[in-house]
Amino acid sequence: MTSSAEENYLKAIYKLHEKSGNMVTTSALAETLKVSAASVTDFIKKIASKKLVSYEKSKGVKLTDKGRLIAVNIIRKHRLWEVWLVNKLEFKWDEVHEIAEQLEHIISDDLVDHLDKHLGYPTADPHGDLIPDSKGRFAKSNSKPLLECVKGEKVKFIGVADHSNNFLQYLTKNNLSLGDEIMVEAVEEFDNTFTVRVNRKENKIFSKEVVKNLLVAVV
Amino acid sequence: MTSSAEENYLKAIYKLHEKSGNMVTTSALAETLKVSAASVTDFIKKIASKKLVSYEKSKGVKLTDKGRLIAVNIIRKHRLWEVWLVNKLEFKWDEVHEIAEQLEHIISDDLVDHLDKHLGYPTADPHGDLIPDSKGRFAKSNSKPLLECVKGEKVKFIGVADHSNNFLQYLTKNNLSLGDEIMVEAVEEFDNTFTVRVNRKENKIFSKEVVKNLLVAVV
DNA sequence: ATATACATTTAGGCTAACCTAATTATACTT
DNA sequence: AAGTATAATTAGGTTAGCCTAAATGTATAT
Repeated sequence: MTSSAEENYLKAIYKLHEKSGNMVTTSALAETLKVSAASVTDFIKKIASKKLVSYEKSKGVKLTDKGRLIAVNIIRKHRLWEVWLVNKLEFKWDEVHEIAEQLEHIISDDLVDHLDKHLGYPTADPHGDLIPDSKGRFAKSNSKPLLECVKGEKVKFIGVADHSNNFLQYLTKNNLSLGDEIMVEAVEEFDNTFTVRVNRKENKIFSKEVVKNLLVAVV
Repeated sequence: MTSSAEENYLKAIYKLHEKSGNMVTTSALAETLKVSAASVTDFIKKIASKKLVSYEKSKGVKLTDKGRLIAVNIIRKHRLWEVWLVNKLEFKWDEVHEIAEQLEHIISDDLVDHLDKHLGYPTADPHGDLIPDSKGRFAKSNSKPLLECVKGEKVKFIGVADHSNNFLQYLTKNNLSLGDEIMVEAVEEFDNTFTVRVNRKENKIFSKEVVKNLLVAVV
């Protein structure tokens, strides 16, 4: 009933809405899905008639509850597969996205259940993104960008806002991993360069661009 | 370049050829792929023009080396995934086929390599079918149907010829698993009913229909 | 309020993989 | 060798998901 194309549209709408909080525009969808705006208009009409989105012509789309459930389920599967790829198959965190994009479309509720159990019911993927439960519910998260922390704050690195391979590889190269403890030693007022102490050992210096994308939780 | 449809056609041609030894007919393909004969003729022309099969009009098709390599690679992936489903995810051997039919089309050589390693480089799937290596080579097998064994022969149960859920469930119900040692106690001449001793413990009685589909190796 | 820019939709087409119905080829029987 | 049954192919059509080009809507600046 639900094709891969449909799942990808719903997932894209979900993520774009999450980012902006607004209705999702045709052009934004065309951009993220790498198809023409005309194709998006076409497709939107189809999924609107299936009550997966509500559509206001020339204004944009919003997911219905039905559409959101499908989208979140795809996200759940994507993140579980990423956990598997990293924890069981020993892939690096910057190598798993494309493979998970394929695996997320495998259809079998049984498989998802067995996989979830095999992985020990993980609550976050290798990038710190929360994994919704099978009913589509997310745990509450109290993360914030390291940029918002002040001198003297002690926090834990629990996720990334930028998922690009470039950023992930930068962090790997600089030996920063999820779970590390970060203590803010100094913040340069002029350009927001942060000096932090990692795991009570070495000091490291990160630019504003970096600390903006490091998500942390107060310990 | 290679679509799922193409992979399924090549795999079907491979398996039908394996079974009959002859050119594969349009009708046999239509039957196994559950599409019309006209669709098969269409598709065959397409893959023939890509040199994946050699096609003699109205006679049938044969895989080229190029086509065979793709087919065997799909079979390799299918069987590796089945091993994973049974050994790591605790599925039963009669529950994995449909899921593996989807997983076999995931495209990533890296994934196959990692999976193979994760599974400890298995040489056979949960039904005893051999897993070809990444170059498409199969190990030599010296299995034969239990039906061909004579009284007094001691063999090991290493595979099934019939992969139907019915047969697999029959074996499960009768507590016969791959690796079991089978000693032929008696063969009823009239109807080929076999009386065998399993693992030097209980005696079991199997009909001709069953022993025909039990593949064994001399120990 | 109108011009300009940009976003969106409509119209018309394409390709992959299927279909049915009609036609042609092959094989089997007598 | 001809007739009949079966298999295979051809012709023409459908659907999903995409495209480009043209037309229409919306927003912004003057």
